[in-house]
Order: sequence, then C-alpha cells, then structure tokens
Amino acid sequence: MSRLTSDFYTQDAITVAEKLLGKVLVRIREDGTESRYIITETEAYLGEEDLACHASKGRTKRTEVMYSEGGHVYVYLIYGMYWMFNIVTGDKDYPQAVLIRGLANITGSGKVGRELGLDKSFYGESLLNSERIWIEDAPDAMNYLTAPRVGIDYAGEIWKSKPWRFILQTSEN
DNA sequence: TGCACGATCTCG
DNA sequence: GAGATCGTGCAT
Repeated sequence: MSRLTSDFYTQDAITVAEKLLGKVLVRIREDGTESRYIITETEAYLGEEDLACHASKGRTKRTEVMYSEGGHVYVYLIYGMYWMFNIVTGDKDYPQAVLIRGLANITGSGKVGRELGLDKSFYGESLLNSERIWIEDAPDAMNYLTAPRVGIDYAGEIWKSKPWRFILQTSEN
C-alpha cells in the first residue's frame, strides 16, 4: 500500500473524514518500532463558520496550521492531559480538519493520542513526508454510520446536530 | 496579569 | 459523579 498524497488531503473535511475510514495509520516510534492502526472513527470540523471548529475563533497561534494546505497534523492539548490528533484538509486559507476519534481496538480520541505517544512536537508535521507518522491507502470502507459530533454542546443546536461523525462498521459492532 | 473552561478518561 | 491538570482566549 502507498502513502496517501496531497490530492487526498486537499478534498473537503467531510469527504476526507468519510474516506479515512478503513485507511491505515502508520507510526514509527523513537526506538524504531512500527505500529499500524486501522482508522475506525472520525469527525469533520469545517471552517470558521462551524462554531464547533476551533478556527471559528479566527486565526490564532493555536489554529494557524488549519489554514495551511491539507496534509498537515493539528494536535492540541485538552483538559490538561490528552492530545487530540487531527488532520488538516482542504486548500490553503480555508480552515478545516478531521479529528481521529478511534482506531481499531482503541476507541476514544484521548486514548488515540496516548497510544500514539503524541505531544506538541507533532503540531504542523506533514503526513506527506514525515518519517514518523503517515497514512497509507486502503480500499474504501463499504459500511459506516454517521452521527452527531461529541463534546461540543457549546456550539449550539445547528452545528451540534450536524452528522459529521463517521463510524466504520466492523464484524465487532 | 489573572481566570474559567475544554473535540477526555479513569476511578470510586 | 467528580477529579486530574494546563494551554488558550478573553476579561481585567
């Protein structure tokens, strides 16, 4: 399988979130160990008008990377202890990102960050040429569910109810 | 310069 | 059901 290219990541966040299901996340650790995970759950955050998207607060030091071209990594610390793993999508200057909420056998975005050993040094890393983290192609997922996004009560009913959460259907659920 | 809070999880 | 724990955005 080959590494996903710029053409994939520059699509809109909703399309990327859907197509990432079933793809393979590869992580090379400091000791050289390679880990591979199938992506099973994602969420799309789309633009400054999406009140659930961090970029809705405008361009800041924290959201800066979302304004770059798709294919970069956006990580941030939540609740003082969990690193969320996001992938920037779309064209330059149009802030969008996809949150990786679950990998095979690892459910929950906080646990994903812990499992991958993320920290702020991953902020802005490029999945197109990184030596330690990238995503490889795989056949598109045939069966998946959609649902409202989680943990964004502050975003208001309109954005809160958008079905922008994608869940891969496996033999286990 | 200070403060309240969050795209969470684990334990009791 | 509450605590852990800290960077960020916004008020002072």
